Amino acid sequence: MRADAQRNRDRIVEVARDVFREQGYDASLDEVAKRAGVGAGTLYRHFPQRENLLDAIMQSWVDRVHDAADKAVTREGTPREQLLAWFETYVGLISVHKGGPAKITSAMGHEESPIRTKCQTLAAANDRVLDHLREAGALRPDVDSVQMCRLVGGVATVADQGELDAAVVRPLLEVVADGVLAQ
Amino acid sequence: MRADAQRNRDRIVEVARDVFREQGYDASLDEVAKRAGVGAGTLYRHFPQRENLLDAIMQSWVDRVHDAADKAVTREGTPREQLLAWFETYVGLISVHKGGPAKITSAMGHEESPIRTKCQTLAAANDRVLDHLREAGALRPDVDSVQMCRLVGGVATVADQGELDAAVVRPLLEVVADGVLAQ
DNA sequence: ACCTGAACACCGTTCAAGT
DNA sequence: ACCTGAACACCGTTCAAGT
Repeated sequence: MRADAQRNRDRIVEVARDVFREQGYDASLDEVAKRAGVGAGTLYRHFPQRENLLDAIMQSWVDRVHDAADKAVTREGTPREQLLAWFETYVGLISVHKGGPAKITSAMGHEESPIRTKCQTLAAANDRVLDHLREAGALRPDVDSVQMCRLVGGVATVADQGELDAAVVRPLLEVVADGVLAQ
Repeated sequence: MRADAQRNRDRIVEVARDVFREQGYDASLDEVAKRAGVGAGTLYRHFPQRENLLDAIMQSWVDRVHDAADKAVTREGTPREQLLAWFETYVGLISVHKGGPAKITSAMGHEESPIRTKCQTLAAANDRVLDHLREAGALRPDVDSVQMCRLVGGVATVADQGELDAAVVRPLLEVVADGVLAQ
């Protein structure tokens, strides 16, 4: 890739991150192009679909996802407390901008999605936490990470779109946690 | 209301129901106006916001919601089976058109929403089922109907946007059910 | 090889003119 | 009192012309 093209690409991603955080995932791409100082065509050349841009934005925090799963696993407390702490972390991870939870969660398990690798990273992180709890015998044997992502992602989506605050979201996550813990 | 105005309103609602079912909640309102044979201004006069139109569309099935809750309560089977059957009914009720689950669920508990009365109807139906199970001692004491609507609505939203089929949705509803049943 | 930005399409929303 | 539909704004997307 030519140097100027690379520089343009980087600026678009950087700016898009800010714009999406300010205005949500449905923000105008024209605005992104303008702020990045490039023509609309340049944005479309690099990112033919909006989801390609989302994928690029998510690139930077992929490492944090692994770290977060590590922390959740080494945390003090009962399995229930560990699981709940992880759920809240997960909700935070996918709720960086408005509209994010819905887009990410609905792409879960879809092989054709431009953000599939990011979804796989999220599922892998969930798997890591679930495996840890499974070893401790605290978990139902029949739950998998994609289900987990859909359940917690569903709660995150509702929280995002209904603008619920953490105190209201917490009991919803508790229900999900109790549903997947060994009874 | 003048007779021709009433007739126009009725036609708009009738047409919108079809268009939303075909194309989802984000369908063009211009299309609705055209099919209804009215000018765009007429549509906006009757329904200043898109949600006002959704409210009008939902009017017709409010009775069905009560009936569905009645049926769920008198159904044969264990509390878990009753609850699951109700969840599936509920998901079906709010998933009449694409984009519906998200809109309805995120309006839950919002006093200012144009569809608040419909949300209250849904919450009341949920309450009916929950009360029945509570009497049987099958339910955790601390769950309420709005939480229920948000949890099951979250699953319905993910299913709607991720185009999941019933076989994939079922285990998600089971987790929610197990989370709210007495353990 | 890449970029620009005008051009087109589509849709939401308003409002002056009409009945 | 209500309706029409042209007009405007905004945004996504493409592509001919330029470097």
